[in-house]
Amino acid sequence: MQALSIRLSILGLLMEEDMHPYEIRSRMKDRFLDFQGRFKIGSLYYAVDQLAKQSYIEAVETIQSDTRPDKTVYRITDKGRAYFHKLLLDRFKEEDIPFHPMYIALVFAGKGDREKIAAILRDRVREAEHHVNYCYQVYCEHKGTVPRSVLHLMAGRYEHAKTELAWLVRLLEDTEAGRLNEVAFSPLLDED
Amino acid sequence: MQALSIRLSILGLLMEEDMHPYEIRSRMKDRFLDFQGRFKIGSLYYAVDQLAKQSYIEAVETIQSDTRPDKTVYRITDKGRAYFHKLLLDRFKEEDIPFHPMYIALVFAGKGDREKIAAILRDRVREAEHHVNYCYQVYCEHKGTVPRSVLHLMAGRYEHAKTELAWLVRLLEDTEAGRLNEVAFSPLLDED
DNA sequence: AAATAGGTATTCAAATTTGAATAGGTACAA
DNA sequence: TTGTACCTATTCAAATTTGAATACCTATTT
Repeated sequence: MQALSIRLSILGLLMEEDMHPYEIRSRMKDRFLDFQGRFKIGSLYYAVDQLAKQSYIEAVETIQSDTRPDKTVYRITDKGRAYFHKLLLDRFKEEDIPFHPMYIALVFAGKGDREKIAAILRDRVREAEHHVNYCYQVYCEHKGTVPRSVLHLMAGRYEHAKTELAWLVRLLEDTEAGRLNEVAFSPLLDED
Repeated sequence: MQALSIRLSILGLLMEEDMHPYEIRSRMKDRFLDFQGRFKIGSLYYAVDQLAKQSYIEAVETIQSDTRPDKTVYRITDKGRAYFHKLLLDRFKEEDIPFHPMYIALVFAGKGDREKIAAILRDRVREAEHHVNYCYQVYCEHKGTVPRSVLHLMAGRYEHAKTELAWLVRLLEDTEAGRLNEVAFSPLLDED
């Protein structure tokens, strides 16, 4: 359930202050809880409704306005606080199974047009380079101002971005050399 | 849409041979299209129905048996073959946005119990070590027998597993040392 | 011989996610 | 001042995913 991550985010933010869903959303952006718009706003409203139905949070106030939609402010309950602690440990337990969207494509790469694939990969390498720089910059900008746990998050993103870039570069080389369909082995990893 | 990856897998396999959904599923397992059961079988049947409705594939035969459920065998159409090529390039274009389930937890780590988190992380480090070994083994077992594009896939999994392990080890060290909530900076990356 | 686990094959209700629609506000440039 | 782009705030139908149910077969263990 991706839902559990949204739930944890909502409860974590409501532990700090009562809020309405739209504000939760904007706090999520500030607090590195919503990388690249991973959560759609609709899912957030859905998750808030579910949490309220199950009494992990409760509506405390409805702010009315003639010019804007009503806002419903929520507060976390004691039951919600206990649930937060359970979800927090659950997230630490959950295995990360990274699954690159390209892995599926690679299985069928032999059926595709070698030149078109190479052209796309050149763009991807360029993007990956930018992404590495971006992650490093985020890390640098925040060191000394965020808790170390959050810095680990940023360092992790940077390291993974570097790994991704190195992988893409090797893949592009082989694609350009027309080696993607060869079965005969020649070293690909340093370890060989 | 995660759906596009299932669709590409189904079409790719049907390009090679006519099949019924259950067999597509088992071929997916052999062909590295279904890492750690990422796709649930229900999603596969749904995707097959959709592809059929949109004439990318068509039912060619229903095999009846008194002892087992009927099997519907599907075949890819010309429209489906064109769609396959589009999806293939789309997969190469799609950005990989790895999002570790733990990233959310790290943001709220300060609210959790340091000892419980450390205990979980020790398990995660052990699992990650096994995962690195496993990925390396899969790579070694297949080099020389699978197309190089598939070997890249395996090499990528191995490299990311190593990155993950190194990250977890550093995170565990800081957790055990009680440094997770410190804001003052001390080097975390080699680059510093 | 009976129990247990696992493979074959599909279906369906319920939970969740997405994508677009709604509707006014504000800020800036042309 | 008119366009345009983005911010505030929520809702909802439609698409997708999940999880469990069904039902029978085969192989292995007790």
